[in-house]
Amino acid sequence: MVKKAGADANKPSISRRREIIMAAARLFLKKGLHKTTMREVARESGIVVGTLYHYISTKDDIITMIMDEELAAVHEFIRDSEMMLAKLGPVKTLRMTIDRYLHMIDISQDVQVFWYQESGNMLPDQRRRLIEVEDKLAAMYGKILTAGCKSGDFRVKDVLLTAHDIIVLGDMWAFRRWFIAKHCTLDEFIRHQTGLILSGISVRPPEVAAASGEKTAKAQKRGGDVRTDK
Amino acid sequence: MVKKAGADANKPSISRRREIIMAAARLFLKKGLHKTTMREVARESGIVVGTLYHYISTKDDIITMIMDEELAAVHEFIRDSEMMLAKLGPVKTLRMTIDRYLHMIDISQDVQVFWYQESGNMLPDQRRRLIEVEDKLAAMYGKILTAGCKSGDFRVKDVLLTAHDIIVLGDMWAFRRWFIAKHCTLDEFIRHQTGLILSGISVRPPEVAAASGEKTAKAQKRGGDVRTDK
Amino acid sequence: MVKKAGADANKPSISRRREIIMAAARLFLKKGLHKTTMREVARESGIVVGTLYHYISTKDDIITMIMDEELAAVHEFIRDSEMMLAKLGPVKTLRMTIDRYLHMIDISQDVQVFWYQESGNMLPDQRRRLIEVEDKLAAMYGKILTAGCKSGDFRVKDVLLTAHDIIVLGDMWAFRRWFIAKHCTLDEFIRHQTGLILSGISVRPPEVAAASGEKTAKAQKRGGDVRTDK
Amino acid sequence: MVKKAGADANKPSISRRREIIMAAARLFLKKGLHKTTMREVARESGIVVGTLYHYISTKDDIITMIMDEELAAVHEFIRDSEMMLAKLGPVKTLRMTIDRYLHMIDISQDVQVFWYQESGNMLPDQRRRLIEVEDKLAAMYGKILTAGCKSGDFRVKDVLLTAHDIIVLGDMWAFRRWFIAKHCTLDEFIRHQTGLILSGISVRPPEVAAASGEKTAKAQKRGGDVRTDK
DNA sequence: AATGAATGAGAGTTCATTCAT
DNA sequence: TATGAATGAACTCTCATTCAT
Repeated sequence: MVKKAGADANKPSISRRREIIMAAARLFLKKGLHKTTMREVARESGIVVGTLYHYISTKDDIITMIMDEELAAVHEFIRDSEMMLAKLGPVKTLRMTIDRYLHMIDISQDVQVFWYQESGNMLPDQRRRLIEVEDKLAAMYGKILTAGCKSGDFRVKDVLLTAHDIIVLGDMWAFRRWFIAKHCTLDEFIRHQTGLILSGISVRPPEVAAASGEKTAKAQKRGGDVRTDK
Repeated sequence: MVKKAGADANKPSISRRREIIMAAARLFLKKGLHKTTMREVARESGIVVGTLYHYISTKDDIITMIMDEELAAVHEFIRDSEMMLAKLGPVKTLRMTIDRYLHMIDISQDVQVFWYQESGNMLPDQRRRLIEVEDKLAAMYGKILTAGCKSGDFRVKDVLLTAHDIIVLGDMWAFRRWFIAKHCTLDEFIRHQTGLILSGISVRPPEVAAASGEKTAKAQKRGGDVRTDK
Repeated sequence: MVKKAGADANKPSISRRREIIMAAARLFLKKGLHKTTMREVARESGIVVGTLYHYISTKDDIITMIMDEELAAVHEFIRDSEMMLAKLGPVKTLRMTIDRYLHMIDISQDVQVFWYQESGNMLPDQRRRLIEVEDKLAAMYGKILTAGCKSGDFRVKDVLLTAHDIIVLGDMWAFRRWFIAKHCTLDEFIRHQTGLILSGISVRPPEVAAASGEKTAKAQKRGGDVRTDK
Repeated sequence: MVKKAGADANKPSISRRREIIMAAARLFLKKGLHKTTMREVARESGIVVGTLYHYISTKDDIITMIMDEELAAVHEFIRDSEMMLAKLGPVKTLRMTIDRYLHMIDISQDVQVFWYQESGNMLPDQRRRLIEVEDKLAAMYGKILTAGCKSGDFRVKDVLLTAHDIIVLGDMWAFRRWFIAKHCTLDEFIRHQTGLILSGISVRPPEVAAASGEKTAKAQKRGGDVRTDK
């Protein structure tokens, strides 16, 4: 009777639930929250509406469940970065955190956009949770920045605001993908944004270029070499 | 309820239309697109639903009309900045454009958020126009940056991406206002973001500015060195 | 535009509303509350479901409205009886009140049964109102009985309980009509119940027969003359 | 949950059935017929819905089964009373039957109310059976009354209607318990109602009894006169 | 006998839009 | 132009019942 293994036998098969969440997320992202009907969610899940309600209890419930998954991932992300900070120091940690953050966003692009777009249609509770996690994320970036200031690597006047800047410059990858996706690769994007951020906070900027894979700093010294989008 | 007798009494339908658009915009922003009913729009406009449809033809139509107003404003904004660029040069123009952009956003905060949140619920056509104007805005910032590169003031590798960065770092004032509004004033925000951007693109980096809000542009003319973008 | 005359123009045409209430009442009584669908109510009202909701706001709302009508009638009934008591004295008033009560029930038989049967499915508020009016009704009968005791006409130990007895012996006409309707006429029923009640409370019983239209008290003196139902 | 091992272990399905009926009855009474779901019935029975349907075939089926139990009890009650009539005569039998009836109702108050309230939601067949048993009950009371008339103890014009009066005055204990329960005890209620009934049918009226709860039947043997029924 | 996932018709309610007056 | 009643498709969610295991 045990479907997988472990302690998840009380609520009807977890895996089915996951399928529904994924299907719903897919539709929500493609069509928007309220233009997606529960019948569509059911069909996309390969079941009928009656069955659907065996696994979830409300449309809003689905959102909460999608959120649960996401927030768990973000929390883990935060935890990892804080551990990293203790081991590698602020400069390296900031670089790596930005890199990891962008890859995380890249993986769940749609979900990110979903939060941005549908937060207005969510229950107060859900909205609060969303803001909460953003606050924590910013706080984590803030810790890195503060550590960097103490170590003399960074000079940041407004730590929290800068933290939000970093987040937003990352989220762009998701919510401006209509432009960015056509414009550059993820790695190029990461390098560019990291450069912008570090140039804004670094006390000694040289290692910026060196660390970010820049081939020849020289070639770029000429102002003419401006990349124009195709 | 008062009909605003006067000015454009010859074309009352035009002013009526505006009233409706304004009322609708107010509601859309407060309650979201699909949670606002046409009856509510009518009531907020001081008319009944039947009359409402004499002035507009569809709910989507209203959105288009709201958009028309907005886009016109942005287009004017773009035109102004381009004229400014010709007169004042890239550095001054960039600073002023960022400042004006932020004030514009501050005035129409809700509208900005509205576009971000409801773009997913709009007609393809509407979405396309939205993207179009963003592209133009970015192109305008791109012109300033390119001009700055030519003049030797800026060093930017990816002009367009940087342009989008500037826009997004401005839009933050609207879509992260749950954090920023509690955190700093508009002027502080402008100074901070301008500093971040300039430190990322300036050939002679206003190091101090990025970190301290740059009191005097003069003092920064000396910042030791080398800013490598990215 | 005024449909009837008077002060009822704010809410959509009152008369239409009444039609819906009546149609709904008819169906509720025939099929039960929850077996009657709103679509049926609409059809019975000669409109479609969308239109139905112009006039009412909830299924429960209909019940409340049916109740409003009924309770208003009962309250008026109570008021009238109390005025009567002041003018005609307890004995005559009791007789006439019972008579009037039974005629009232006869007119709204179905509604009476409806209250008995569906009170369990009502909102707490509605149930409370129902009990409230029953309490008032009982209090009114209680006043008559008390007055009769003071005047020496009645001898009643438990006034309130007797009041409820009177009410229930009247309501029977509605909720046992599957038997009574086949068994006797309303007038016969009234005479019988009035007799039962008066015999239980009267100090001097003689006028009972005299007043209730009994042809010959004599004829009944023989125990053999028992009416057996067909 | 415990299967009650023992007694009828050979026909466990019978006992299971009973458990289900009892559980269903409990829920139907507490929440109403249509607000009780089969899932709830299953849970209350300690089984799952699939298993439930091994023992019963329909929701309506359960009602029928509850009814079977009830009606059997009433039939036994009727039989007992008829035997009593043969032995003790009409006056004593009537008193005792009323007393026993009230105690029976007191025990199964909820069930009584259930029949009153949900009869409208039952299948025609079920409703017919309900009426049938009421008819039999009335017939039984009728026999007592008729016997009393023959013996010269009672004088009743309309036997059947009076029988129904007696039943209804008893049922009150259940369906008006929102008032009566707060008002008096069961014994007080029985005494009061018995008094009312007897005063309405006795040839030598227990006048005192009706008003005072009749301490001694003896003292009343003299009450002056003439009770005319009706 | 036991399970509980699956079913799908149908419930109440909403709302953009139309149209007769 | 102004009105607001009328429309009906579509929505979310429920539940008695079935059926494969």
